[in-house]
Amino acid sequence: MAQDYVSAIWKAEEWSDEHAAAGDIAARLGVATSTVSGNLKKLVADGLVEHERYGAVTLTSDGRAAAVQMVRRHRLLESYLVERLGYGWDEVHDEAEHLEHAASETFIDRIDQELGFPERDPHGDLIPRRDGRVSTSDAVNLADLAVGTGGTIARISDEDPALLRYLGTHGIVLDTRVSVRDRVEVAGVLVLGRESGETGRPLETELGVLAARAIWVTPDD
Amino acid sequence: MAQDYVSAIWKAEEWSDEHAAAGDIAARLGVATSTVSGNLKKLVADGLVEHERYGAVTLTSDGRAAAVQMVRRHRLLESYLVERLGYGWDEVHDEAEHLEHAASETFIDRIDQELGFPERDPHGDLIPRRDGRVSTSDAVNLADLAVGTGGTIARISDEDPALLRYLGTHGIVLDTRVSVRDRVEVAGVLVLGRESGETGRPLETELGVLAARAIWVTPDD
DNA sequence: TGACAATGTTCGGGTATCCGAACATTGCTC
DNA sequence: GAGCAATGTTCGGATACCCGAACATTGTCA
Repeated sequence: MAQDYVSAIWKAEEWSDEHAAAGDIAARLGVATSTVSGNLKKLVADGLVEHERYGAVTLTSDGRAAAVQMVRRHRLLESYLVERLGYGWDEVHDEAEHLEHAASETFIDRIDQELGFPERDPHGDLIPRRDGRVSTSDAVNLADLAVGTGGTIARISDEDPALLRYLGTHGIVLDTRVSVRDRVEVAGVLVLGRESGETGRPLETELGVLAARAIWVTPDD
Repeated sequence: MAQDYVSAIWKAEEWSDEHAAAGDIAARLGVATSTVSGNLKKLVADGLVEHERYGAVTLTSDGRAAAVQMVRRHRLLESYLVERLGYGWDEVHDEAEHLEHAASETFIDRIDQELGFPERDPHGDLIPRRDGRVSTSDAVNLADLAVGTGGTIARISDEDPALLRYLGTHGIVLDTRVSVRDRVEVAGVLVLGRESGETGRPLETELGVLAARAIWVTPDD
């Protein structure tokens, strides 16, 4: 249980500046907020989180370390499933979610080695190292990119398989170069220019803002 | 929980003619017999086992089907760990025990395919097919073999890693040809003749009866 | 600033699993 | 076949989750 909570908190913080709220955690874990409230007490008692009443939930260094290990497990498992067992990038999240609790330290180390110590998972998320170090990314959310600027897709959130499939069929995959040609606020739509790796000619794609929120890009220099 | 119970019952029956007793199940699962007694009620209610008071525990056909699927998972996982992740045959049991609860049907099917639909696991145990069919083996326990007869090692119980290591260092591995040269009852020892696959000259090995009980051989014709 | 919406906590209660101790049954031995 | 050891069951109680409803707090907006 503790592991689910700390990694939910960690993920809530990873791409946001705000502290995790109890409600976020509840939503991520699919439980009632009253359940979260109760369980946070245990986590505080175990020294994994700090929690001010009606306020912010933050990880202690122990909590952070535990979370990072779970994230490492998750991302290595996702990578392995894609690389070695023929899974699609839209199929791996749930499977990894289950396996990450059952796999031993040894298992995780073996698949890490087997994959050649990868740095990114199939969705572009950075894989923490065994010692807990995590690289930082300067990627920004596609929805926040100014019109006229562009970048390379560095990460696509893995949480909605249907969205991943949708993006895949529209040619939005990791490492695609995109630029924001226009933003139609009333329609909630971005107009993207997109270059596939090989061909030179950029294609035009319309993308809903909801989809854009799941995409992070490394801005052009 | 149900899965642990049905597969414990199935395993208890696999190499024995007697019905599983509540105590056996408790020992296999590492819980108190009172716990087993209580949980058997639920399994009966769920239609997975039949249980006569103070008496035999037997699987229903549903229970048997569920058990066979768990055994299949376990043995495929063991095989995969050895074949693809460099585990030793003495290291796989506990890992597989955990993973078998977390892996999806898809995962199991993929590793099955990846391994080319193997028939035996690293300890010689037969792997049930996807549809639930299980081949039968005519192997007999080494401890029951008559002096002067011999056979080929078909199975070594995977439950004690230390014993597996011990046997490995003494050249007792799957498919070794052995013969019983003598049985010293008072010492609880078998004297074995052993032929490694390559060289012709048989070696002599003494083996405790406890070790012999973990070994099954296919008798010579 | 007062009232309401959003959010978080507490409380009572439900389920599943575990255990040990007391009790029941079985079966072996003399 | 009486008695005892081995085995199995029942019972009361602990823990760890989960929930919804009632209550508390915070923050927002007129």
